[in-house]
Amino acid sequence: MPELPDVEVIKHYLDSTSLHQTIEKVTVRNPKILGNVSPRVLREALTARKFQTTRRHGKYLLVHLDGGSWLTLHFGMTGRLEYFGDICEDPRYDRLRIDFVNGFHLAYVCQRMLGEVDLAEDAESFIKGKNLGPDAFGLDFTTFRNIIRGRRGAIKSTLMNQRRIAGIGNIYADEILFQTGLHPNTVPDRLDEEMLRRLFQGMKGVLQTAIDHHADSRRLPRTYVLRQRHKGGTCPRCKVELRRVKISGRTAYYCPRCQAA
DNA sequence: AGTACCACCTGACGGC
DNA sequence: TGCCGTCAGGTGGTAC
Repeated sequence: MPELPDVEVIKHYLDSTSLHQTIEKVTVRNPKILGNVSPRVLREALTARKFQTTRRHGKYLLVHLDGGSWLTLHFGMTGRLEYFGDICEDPRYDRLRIDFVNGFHLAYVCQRMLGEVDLAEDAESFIKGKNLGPDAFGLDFTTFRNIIRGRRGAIKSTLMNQRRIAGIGNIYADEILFQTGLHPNTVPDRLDEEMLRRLFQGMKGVLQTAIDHHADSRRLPRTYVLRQRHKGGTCPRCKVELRRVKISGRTAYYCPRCQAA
């Protein structure tokens, strides 16, 4: 699930629940979700510390500890955070649990185990080490144009390529292309300035709207194709049945009438 | 440079 | 009911 808007929502969630509280204990319930850090090192880095601030880059959430280092969270396809008071509420698929001195708990929940938790010395070098491009939400038009221009593959692949632009995944790439009226297989090379600008504004608009609605697909505007992402789904604009096609191994949904090839 | 395929995991769903 | 293939919004590696 978690693409940029989802991670932004998770960031707000962590900010409003877990900042400035002393960590009492850390339980790694499944060490496979850890990147390069061992359970012991992670425990030592977090225990008796506090989360000071957070930042997001693409689909990564970075949590700054008062000790100086950063806890890095990636949510894979099924990851999320859950904050709760009663230990009996510890959710299923809890892979890592942080107990605060105040008696509350923060769980990193990840059913499919495709996420990753790690420790980094520095946020910038972490982002560089992951080869992430600029964050889709902080991007200016000139940078965007330089990234898109000259690409010879499908536009959707470029939008989803985290090395080029960080934060957009399969779902929101489809939505951005729908809102812009572009076919997912469009070759970026051929886009003129006008279309590039529309695509840029479409990207910003979709991300902002999704964040405003807590990245909850049920709350998104009816003009959004995202809610129709299922077999038999129809175009919210012209009502024609959506098409499905594989692009770089992922399923793309698009409207054959509204999204010109 | 771009794509196709596989792997990593767990679970839901439809067909037989 | 049970088995099996397919699919699912993540990334990374390989071969072409």
